[in-house]
Amino acid sequence: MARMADAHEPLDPDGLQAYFALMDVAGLLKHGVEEQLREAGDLSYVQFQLLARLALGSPTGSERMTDLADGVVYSRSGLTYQAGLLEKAGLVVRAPSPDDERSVTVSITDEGRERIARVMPGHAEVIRRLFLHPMADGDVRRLAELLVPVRDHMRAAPPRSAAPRRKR
Amino acid sequence: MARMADAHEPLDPDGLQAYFALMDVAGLLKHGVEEQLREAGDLSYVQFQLLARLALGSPTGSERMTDLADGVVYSRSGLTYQAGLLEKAGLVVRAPSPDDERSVTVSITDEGRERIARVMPGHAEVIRRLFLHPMADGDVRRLAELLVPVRDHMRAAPPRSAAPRRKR
DNA sequence: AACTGTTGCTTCGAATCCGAAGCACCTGAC
DNA sequence: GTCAGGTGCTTCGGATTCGAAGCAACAGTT
Repeated sequence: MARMADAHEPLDPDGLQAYFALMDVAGLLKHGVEEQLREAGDLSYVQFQLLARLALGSPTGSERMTDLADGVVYSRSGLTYQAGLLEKAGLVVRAPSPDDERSVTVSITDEGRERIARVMPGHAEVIRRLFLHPMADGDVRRLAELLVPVRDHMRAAPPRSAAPRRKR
Repeated sequence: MARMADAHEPLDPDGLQAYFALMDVAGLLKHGVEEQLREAGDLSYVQFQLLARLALGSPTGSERMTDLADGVVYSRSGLTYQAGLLEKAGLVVRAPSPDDERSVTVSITDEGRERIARVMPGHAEVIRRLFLHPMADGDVRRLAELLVPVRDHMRAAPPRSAAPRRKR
C-alpha cells in the first residue's frame, strides 16, 4: 500500500508519469482498435466490448443491463442506446428477466458470436502490434499483475450504478 | 520483443488480461477524474489535459494546434471545438503563428494557470485514491517503466494527424 | 511565375455520449 | 395491505465527438 498521509500533496513524478502514460496508452490503443473494428466488422469499441463480454465472459451469453454497463464502464443511458443498435443489427436480443420484471436481460445471438469471431483475428493483431509488441517477454504478465488488482480496487468502490440519486 | 510469428493467432491469456485490465482501469480512472474536474473546476477531461500540457509540458505555455491534438490523442476537429470553449472561458488564447500563416498557436493565460492550480490538489487525491493507492511501493514506478516505452512506440507510429488524405 | 501536392485548421453533418428526470416494479416497515 | 423508498431501465435534451470535405497557406518543380 502507498503511504497514507499524503492527502493534498502534489503527485510524485512516478505517479504522474504512470498516470499520464496509462491514459495515453489507453487512448492511443482505443483509437487503433476502433479503426480496425469499424473496418473489419462495423463495430464501435463499446459494441465490441459488449459482445466480447457476453461471448467470452458469460457462460450463458446473457447479462443484465446494469451489470453490463458496470462491467464495461459505461453510462446506463449509453448502454440503452447501444443495446438498441446491437439489437437492431441482430447481434443481441433483449428480454425482460423472469424473476425481476424491471430488469432486462441481454443475450448474444449466434450472429453476434459470428461477428465477434470474424473481428477477433484482426483485433488480436492490432493489440499485438500497438501494445504487446514493444514489451519484453515477461513484461506483459507483469503488467497484467500490476493492473488487475487496481481494477479490482476500483470496481470495489461504489460503481456508477450506485451513484446516489439526486433529491427530487 | 514479443515473438514475431504469431500473426493471426488468438491472444494469449496474459495479453488479453493486460489489454482488458488496461482499458478498464483507464476507463474507470477517467470517470472518477472527470467527476472531480467538473465539480472542482468546471473542466472536462480533455480540457484539463490541454491546460495541463500547456502549463506543465511547455516551457513557453504555448503549442501548435496539431501538436496539442497529437499530444493529447484527440481529433483535430474536436480540438478546434475545445480550444474555442477554452478561449471563450478565457483560459487560453489563440493567435496565428508568425512564421507559418496557416498554423495557430494556443497559449495558456494566467487565468488558465490558476484554474489548473485550483484543480490539481483534488485531482492528485483522486488519482491516489483510485489508482495509486492499491499498489505497493515500487509498483508505481514499475508500471511507469512498463508503460512509457509502449507509449513511445505508439506515438512513433504515424499519428492521427498523418493519416493519409482521401483521394478527391 | 504557374502548377501540383501537402499541411494546418475550421466547418459541416451525423453519430454518440452523458446526466437528469421519468416510469415501473420491487422491497421492507408498519 | 399499503406506503415510502430503492432499484432497473428508458427517455429526453444538450453537449461532445468524429471523419470528411473545404479553405488557405506553404513548398517544390518546372
